[in-house]
Amino acid sequence: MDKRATIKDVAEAAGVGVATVSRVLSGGSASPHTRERVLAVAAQLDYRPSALGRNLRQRRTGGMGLLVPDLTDTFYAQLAEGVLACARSAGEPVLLGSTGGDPEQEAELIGMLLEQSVDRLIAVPSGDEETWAPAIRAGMTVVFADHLPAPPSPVSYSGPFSGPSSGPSSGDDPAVRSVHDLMLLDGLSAAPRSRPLDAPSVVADDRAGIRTAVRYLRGLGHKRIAFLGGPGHDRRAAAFGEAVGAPVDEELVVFGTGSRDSAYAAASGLFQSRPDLSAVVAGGNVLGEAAVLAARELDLRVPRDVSLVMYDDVPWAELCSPPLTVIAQPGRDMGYRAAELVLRSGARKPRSVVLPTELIIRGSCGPHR
Amino acid sequence: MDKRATIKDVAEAAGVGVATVSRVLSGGSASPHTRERVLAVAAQLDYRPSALGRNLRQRRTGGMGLLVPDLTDTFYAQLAEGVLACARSAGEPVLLGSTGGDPEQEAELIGMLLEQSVDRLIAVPSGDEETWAPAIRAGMTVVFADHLPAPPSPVSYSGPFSGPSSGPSSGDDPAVRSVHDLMLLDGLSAAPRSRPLDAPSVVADDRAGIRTAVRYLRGLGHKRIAFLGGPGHDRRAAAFGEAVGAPVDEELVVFGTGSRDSAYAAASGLFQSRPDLSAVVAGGNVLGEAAVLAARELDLRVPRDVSLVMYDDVPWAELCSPPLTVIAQPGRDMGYRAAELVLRSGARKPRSVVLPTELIIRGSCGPHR
DNA sequence: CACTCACGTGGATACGTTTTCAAGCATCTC
DNA sequence: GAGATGCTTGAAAACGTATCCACGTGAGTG
Repeated sequence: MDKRATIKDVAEAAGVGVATVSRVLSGGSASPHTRERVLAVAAQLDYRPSALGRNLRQRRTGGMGLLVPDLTDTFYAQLAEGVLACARSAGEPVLLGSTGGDPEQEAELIGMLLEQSVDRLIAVPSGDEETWAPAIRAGMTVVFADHLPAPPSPVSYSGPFSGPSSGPSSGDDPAVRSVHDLMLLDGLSAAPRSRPLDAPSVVADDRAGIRTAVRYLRGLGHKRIAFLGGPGHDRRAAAFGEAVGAPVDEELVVFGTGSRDSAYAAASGLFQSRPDLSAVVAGGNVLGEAAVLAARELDLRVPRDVSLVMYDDVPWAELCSPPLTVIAQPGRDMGYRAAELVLRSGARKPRSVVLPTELIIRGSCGPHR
Repeated sequence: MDKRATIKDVAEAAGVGVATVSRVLSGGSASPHTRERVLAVAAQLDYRPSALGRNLRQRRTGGMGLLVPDLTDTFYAQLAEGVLACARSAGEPVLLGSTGGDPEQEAELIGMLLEQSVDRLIAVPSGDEETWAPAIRAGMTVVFADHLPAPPSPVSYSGPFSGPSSGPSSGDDPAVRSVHDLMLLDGLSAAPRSRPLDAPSVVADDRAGIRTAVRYLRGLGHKRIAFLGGPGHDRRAAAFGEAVGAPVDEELVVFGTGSRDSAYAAASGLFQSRPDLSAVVAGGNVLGEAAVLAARELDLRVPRDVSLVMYDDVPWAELCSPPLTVIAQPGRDMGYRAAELVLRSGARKPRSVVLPTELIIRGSCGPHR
């Protein structure tokens, strides 16, 4: 149980100063002779520089933070895997936090990262811009993934998940919002909002993805198409409204709050209140899951009675019967790209990266009857 | 963009020494008057102690490391959520690493954690005891979750995942091992192995879970039952061998290497080489997924042609048709308990926690025909 | 030859905290 | 009243590193 060697030990053993050792190991200049000698001694002593000393000296912790709403959501798991892959190849640590979709927990986790002096952060945001302003102001390099934080609004929605329970039960908060609000939210808003938080982001081309899906459903003859969304799906909902055209039936755009229970409740409520709908676009895989479950419970057959397109391609989409037609977005790539962005702190970097989506047609959509 | 206040600023502003500030904030003794004053000033300056200084002083990074094979495996995601929940309530950071099931990457990640001076680690191990001995020797408090590292063996198996690709394709490595080896491995081995690595662990009651499943299948009349396992499922395989009884058909115990491709290949190979089997126990959700896919591809109907029980209850198990009968293990609890264990470093702690499993009967098992 | 310049080098410092140590002071005990 | 005892307190010493700066040496230039 011997203590680890420090830079001082190496310096003494090599007969040089600590500064020289530090330089050699940090890639600074040194004479070939000295360099060789130092490296040999370092290897001999199995010296590994302590991140502690370095961090304190540079007043910043290396690596990056990663904040996602819920790892149980396969898409976020894919995204996290991408981030981890990039971080691993860069030899950088990743501090992970799961917000549960709750802005309050998110703020807490940001505070913790600040305390750790982590100044690089990848986030799938749950809170709005107000939640994120402090982090940016504190000098953090933040890259948003999947979507940007919503602009602050007095009637802020986006509550926390109701809990980790998974079985579908009749929730109480279908939380219907009109697509009109959403389009206002997305476009030029009436309220003079603060300058829109300049942080780079890596997102999927929601607009194109949704549009393709809606067109596909239209091509199958569907007229009454519903959108089932969750937290962070504002852009998708807006794109949906845009794709279906002007006379948007507001009842056909429904939101859950992020938990599986809430998603199930929203889906179930949608099917029950609008038996006339013939197709549903689910804004994420948790909502797609809920839609399948709710449809089955209500004896609606897919795709005979109702067609379903789900955002996110996940392994189990193929397991459903019929296999689910999905809008695939490259979750892993998204994470990897976000990590690359947050690491290339110095260079001029793109404001925003938009990744392509792909409609993968399986068996959950049929012609309108 | 003002710099954060340091303990020195607080001390000066409060007219006391830095030691006093440190004591007050760390819960040490101080006169009520001083305490109040310091706290007021600290709040006033929005002072938050820097983890950097503390870490260096105590020569250890707070928080804990978490190493899992693959977040895309829903079970590990659940486990991670449990760890994160506990860590969050303790205000401790979590450094996450994904090993991809590769002992080499695992060793690299351990090295990185060592460099970060993280001395608490929760791991779902991929490497064997040899991989883990250095970490333990280095003074890390390691808690294993889900299963223990395998004892070192010359014919070590457990290769890395083949990659992040997800679609099933015909792999090349069904990697069949005999159950005889496994039982030897689990019981008293012939080779004199080094003392078995005393680290606490949190695992599910694999033996009971598997036994219950096998008995259930037996009760339905099944005679030829196969086990489809993956890395880390040695205990389950051994329990399977034990449950089916002495004359174990070695061809009926098959292993994949962890990737979805390999799992699919193993499942497909199993079904093709042994058309006489009537039931399969999948050792994990990725293998269950593969079994469903492979069965479908080979036109085997579940449960008409083959019955299936899957280890792990995951949300999408209910989405399959028929819904999958599963052996549920409390993934989230497992993570939470492991985190509790690794945090209670001082107290006398249990060597090992065993969590109960539950057979949840849905629709993927039918009577033998 | 004198001067400059470039470069390799090591001493010293600072990063922000916890912890040790001794000093100061009030109270208690004999 | 003198000594002992307890409590509060602040100065100082680490912890391991990166970096500033000054020094010395050798080569190049006038």
